[in-house]
Amino acid sequence: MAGYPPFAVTVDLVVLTVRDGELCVLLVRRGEAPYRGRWALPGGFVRPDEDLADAAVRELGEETGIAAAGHLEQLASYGAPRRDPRMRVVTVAHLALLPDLPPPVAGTDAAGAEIVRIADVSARKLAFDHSRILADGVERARAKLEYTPLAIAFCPPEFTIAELRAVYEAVWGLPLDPRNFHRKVTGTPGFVEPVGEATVRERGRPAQLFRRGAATVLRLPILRPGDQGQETGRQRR
Amino acid sequence: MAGYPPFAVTVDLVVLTVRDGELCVLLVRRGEAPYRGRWALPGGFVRPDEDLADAAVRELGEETGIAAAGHLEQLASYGAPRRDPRMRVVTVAHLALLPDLPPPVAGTDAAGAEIVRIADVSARKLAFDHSRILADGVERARAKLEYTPLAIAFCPPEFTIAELRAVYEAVWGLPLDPRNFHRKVTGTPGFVEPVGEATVRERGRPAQLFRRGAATVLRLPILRPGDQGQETGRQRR
DNA sequence: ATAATAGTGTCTGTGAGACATTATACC
DNA sequence: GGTATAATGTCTCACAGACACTATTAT
Repeated sequence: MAGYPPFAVTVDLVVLTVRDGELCVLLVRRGEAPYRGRWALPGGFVRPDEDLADAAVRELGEETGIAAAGHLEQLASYGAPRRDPRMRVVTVAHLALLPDLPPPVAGTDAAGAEIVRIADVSARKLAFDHSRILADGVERARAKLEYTPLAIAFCPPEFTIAELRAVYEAVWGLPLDPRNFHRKVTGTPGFVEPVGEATVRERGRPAQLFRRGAATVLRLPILRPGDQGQETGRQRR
Repeated sequence: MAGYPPFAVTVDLVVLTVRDGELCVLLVRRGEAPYRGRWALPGGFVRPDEDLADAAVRELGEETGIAAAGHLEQLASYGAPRRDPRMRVVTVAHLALLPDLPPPVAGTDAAGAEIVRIADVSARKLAFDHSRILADGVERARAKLEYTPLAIAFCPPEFTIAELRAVYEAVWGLPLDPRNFHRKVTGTPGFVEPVGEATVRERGRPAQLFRRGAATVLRLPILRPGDQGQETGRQRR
């Protein structure tokens, strides 16, 4: 056997949220070399006695002051030989979906933290291979909205159907029919549970409040209208 | 910053195939400590100048003599602090789907290699956390058959619809209606492409041969009949 | 002809997309 | 009443499931 080559292992976080109808990601400005001053995904080294998911939660808190609510899952690992100029680093990327956040606080290793619209990220060159990781995270989120109730992770504990629809529209960047959406969501068992209360709003009829249901997957997915696949010739009157 | 704790990084492989109508996995018998003599997933240490996917391909060849055809994708990473008694090891698990294989050859580090039916694996206690990794790989494969044409990875380059259906039935462990399946597969653009030739068989009408199409995802998934989700009350005449 | 496997056709209920109307609040 | 937002209803087509028949080979 070839022995045990030395590696460092990090976790990086794709933290997504919806703000003002736009899908956004949390970025930090690097305070140290390499890529000092560049924007990057939050993350850091895994500690010797720490599991990967625990490291992700810890780094999220340390670098941004966010207590992990919402959803956190492993995304993928990235370990190209020279992705970090210092040494051989394998990073285990995680995907976090959170309700709209208070402005993040720059942590120990970060010179700053900011929530940036996905559409605006391409203007910034992210450090390392973080552009690729971010793209993978966004695609994962978009895909998972189709067949899981994960969009609820972007919402506060109690939410309206219109708010949930706004999440889909923001993540997919597409308008959805409010009536069909309402029928689909309320008609899918386990997707949402009615709270019984209604919102108090400025204008218009108050909306019913819901909380998340017990389902973890959606039989009969919600399909993105203009999906990348071959068009099936469905009617478009 | 806390410095760079030393880790070892390995790749492990969940190699699935369909043999005699049963979903099977490739296991190796460990020839070295720890867990010497126990069955495990094939895998090994990532080399200093090697990307993760490259390591997976290399280990597959080294430990089993299999040249990677078919499909290979990253599954997930596992890094609990004491999952390997020797040292801190993070493993990046990969999922490989292959057509039925010639009997594997035990490689350098393995005392033996064997293709085992998934249903029979629970009788063997696998080394490390490999039972969990295997379960995750099987579930990934089962789920992906629904919304990708990945079942074709289990087939030789040219195959019949009945053979493809046998793959679904083996992986899901469920019978499928041959007529509805044929209609679905041939009616989904990009799923399969007709070769034009027909099989030469012992008995019965010869079957048309197909090869894989260009599609990578299936709009309108093939749903597992008795899925885990909430029943929708669909008619069952 | 018989057996065996391959492939096509029909019926029906459910679900999704397109679209209009009613309901409930505030001004 | 006017305005704004929430929620429900209707129609139609497509697709999936249940099911029966025809087609093509070998014996």
